[in-house]
Amino acid sequence: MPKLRPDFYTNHDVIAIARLLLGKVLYTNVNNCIVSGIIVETEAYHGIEDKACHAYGGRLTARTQTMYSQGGVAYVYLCYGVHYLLNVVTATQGHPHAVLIRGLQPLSGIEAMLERRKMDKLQPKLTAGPGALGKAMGIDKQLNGANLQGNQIWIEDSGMMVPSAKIVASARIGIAYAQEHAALPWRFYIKGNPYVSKPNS
DNA sequence: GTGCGGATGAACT
DNA sequence: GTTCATCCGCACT
Repeated sequence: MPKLRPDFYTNHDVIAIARLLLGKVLYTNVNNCIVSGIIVETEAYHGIEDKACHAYGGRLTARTQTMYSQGGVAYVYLCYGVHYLLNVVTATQGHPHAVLIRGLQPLSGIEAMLERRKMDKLQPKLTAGPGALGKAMGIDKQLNGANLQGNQIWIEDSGMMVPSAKIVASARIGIAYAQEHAALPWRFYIKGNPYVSKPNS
């Protein structure tokens, strides 16, 4: 299967990219161990004008600078001091848009994922939720800024077309502090898929 | 320098 | 439903 090409990521419509990433296949190669899964849930973060975005108002810090990169790299950050969350940086350099990957349906390397999560059998909670899938995929700070054309982390087009009737748009999770931006329907998921994070409704 | 809260998940009552 | 793990950026002293 072909990797998504650089121009997929440099599009300025981060909302459209968040939708298009559903059904694509995310790979990581960490410690010589390749694992993969189908992306089933995403959220769009819309740059400096989005109060929920880390780069809101043009904030530029050691943490957020990755988001200002040219689209097509990974933005990984530590949440609550405990979980590494994976984002895909989009748009062109200087435009800090990103898509958070929130849910993944495991495809290959399931044994390795189970080991990382210290689980003994496949259950949805293995990779449902951004912190859970980050851990299962072996994602940590090392992958922050990694190019998605490289051999550590990348996304392929499976050719699988998700019918729009199966795509649900809803409010993003865990961003109540973003006030009027909290209700924007910028979370997308595949209807009925068990690897969508919790409420799954 | 200090204090606080966050794009969460697991283990409790 | 509640608590806690435990790091980093940021608004204050």
